Amino acid sequence: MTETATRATPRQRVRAELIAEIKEVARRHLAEHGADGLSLRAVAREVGMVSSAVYRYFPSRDDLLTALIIDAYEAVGAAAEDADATVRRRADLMGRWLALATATRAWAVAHPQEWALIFGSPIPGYRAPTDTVDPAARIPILLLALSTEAAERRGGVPLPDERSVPRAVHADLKVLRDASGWGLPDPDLAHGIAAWTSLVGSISFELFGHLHNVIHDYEAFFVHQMRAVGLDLGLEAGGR
Amino acid sequence: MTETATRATPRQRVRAELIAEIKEVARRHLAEHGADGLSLRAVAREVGMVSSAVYRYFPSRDDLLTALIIDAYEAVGAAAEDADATVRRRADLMGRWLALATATRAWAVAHPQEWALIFGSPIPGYRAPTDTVDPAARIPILLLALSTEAAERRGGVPLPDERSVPRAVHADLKVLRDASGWGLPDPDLAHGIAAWTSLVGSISFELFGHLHNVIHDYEAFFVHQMRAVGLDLGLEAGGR
DNA sequence: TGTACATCAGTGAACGCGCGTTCACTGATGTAC
DNA sequence: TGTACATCAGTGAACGCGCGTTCACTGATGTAC
Repeated sequence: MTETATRATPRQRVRAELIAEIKEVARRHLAEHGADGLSLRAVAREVGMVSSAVYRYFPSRDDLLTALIIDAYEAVGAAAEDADATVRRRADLMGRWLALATATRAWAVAHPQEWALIFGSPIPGYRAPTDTVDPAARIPILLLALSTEAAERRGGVPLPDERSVPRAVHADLKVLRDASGWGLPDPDLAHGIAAWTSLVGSISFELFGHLHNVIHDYEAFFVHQMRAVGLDLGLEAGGR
Repeated sequence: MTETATRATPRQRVRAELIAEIKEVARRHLAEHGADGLSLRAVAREVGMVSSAVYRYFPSRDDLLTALIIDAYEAVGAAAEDADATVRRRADLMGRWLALATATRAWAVAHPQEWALIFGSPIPGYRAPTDTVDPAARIPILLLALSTEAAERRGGVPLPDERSVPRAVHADLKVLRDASGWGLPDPDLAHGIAAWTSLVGSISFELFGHLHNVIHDYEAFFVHQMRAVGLDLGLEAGGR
C-alpha cells in the first residue's frame, strides 16, 4: 500500500528522469524535423549517450513514437479539460465549449508537430497500439459531457434534426450510446461527433496551411466558427 | 499558332510519356510508403533506368513531389467538378453539393496517400511552390459558385447569422469578396469556408482513423454530416 | 556490517542498408547548311 | 539528299551521409545472506 513514488529506488528515479529527458529531446527533434525525421541516433547523441544505450529505455523507435503520441494526447486533453474546468459559470455551456476549443487550438499552435503526430497523416508502417485509445478519448468525452448537460437542461428533448438519421448511422450511434452510458439521443450524438470533427478539422486546416492568404486573424476566425458549431450543439439557451 | 500537341516531335512525345510513367510509378510508391518513403532511386529502378537518369526529367526529388501534389489537386478537383456537372437538375443545389462532396470523398478513399499529400500533415522541409495554388482552388471555387447561386435565389438576402462577424474576420472576408468578384456577403462567405473545412475535415477524420470503432458505415455518416453542412450553407429552399 | 553475486546502464564496434545528387562519359537522335 | 555538328537521353561510378538494430563487453549499483 506504500506509494509507488515513495517506494522508488534511486535507480528507478534516475531511470524515470532519463526516460523523460529522452522524450523531451525527441519532442524537440519532432518539432524540427517531423515524425519521419525523428532519429534514435540523433536523440541519443543529444542526450549524450551512445545510440545503442537508448534501447535500455525504448525497445525500438516505434515505441518512442508511441510514447510521444500518448503524451501528446494527454497534453492536449489536459489543456482542454483545464480550460473547461476554469470556467466559473458552469451553466455557461457555450463559454465552456469556446474555452476548451480555444485551449485546444492554442496547444496545437504551440505544438504543431505533435498535433500533426496525432491528428495528421498516419505514419506509414506504424500501427498505434491500444494504449493510445484512452488518452485519445479525453476531449471527445468532454464534448459528450457538455452535450449531456445541454440535453438535460432541455429536459431530454433531442436537438432539432431536420433529417431523419439513416438506419446505418442509427446503428452506430446506438452502440456508442450504450457503450458510453450517457443516454444521448441520435441527433445529439451526431452533432457531438460533428463538433469534434469540426474542432480538429478547423485547427488542422489552419495549421496545415489551407487558410494561408485567405484568413489572417486565425484565432478570431476560429472562435467565430466554433461559436457556430456550439450553436448547432445546442449549447446556448436563448438567442444572442 | 499551331497546336503544341501536333507540333510535338517524336522525342518530345517520348519525353512526355516517360514523365507520365515516372509519375505513375511514383504515385504507386507513394500509396505504399507515404511521402517520406518516396525514393527517387526506387522509382528509377522500377521504371528501368539508372537513378541519375531521372534527373533528366525532374531536377530534384522535391520537384517530383510537387508534380504529384499538383496532379492530386487537379484529380480531386476534376472529380468534384464532374460530379457537380453531372447533376441534371441544376436548381437542386443540395443535390449538387452532396454529389460533389461524395465524389471528393470517393476520390480520397481511392487515393488515401495522395489525399494525405495535399490535405495531411505538411512535409517538413518542403515548401509548396505557387504552381499549386490554382489547382488547390478548384473545389473552393466550386463551393463559392454554389453559395452564389443560393444567394441569388434568396434575392441577395444574406444567410441568417446569429452572431455578428468580428471586425478582424470581416476584414479578411472583404478581401476575399473583392478578390473573388462574387459579391457574397460575410455570413455566406464564412459558411462557405466552414463548408470547405468540414468537407476536408470529415474526410480526413475518417481516413486518418479517428472514427475507427465509432462509425462503421462511413459513407452513410458522411452524407448525413454533409447534408447538415449543406443546410447551413442555405442550399435547400424549403424544409424537406 | 561485510562479502559474493546478480542485475542493470552504458560502451563501442559492426552489420547491412538506402538515400539524393554530381559528374564525366557514350551513343543515339535531331538540325542546319 | 548528304554531311557536320549540336543537342539530348541514359550510364555507371562515386561522394558523403545517416539510419535502426545487434552484440559482446566493462563497470557500477543494488540485493541476499
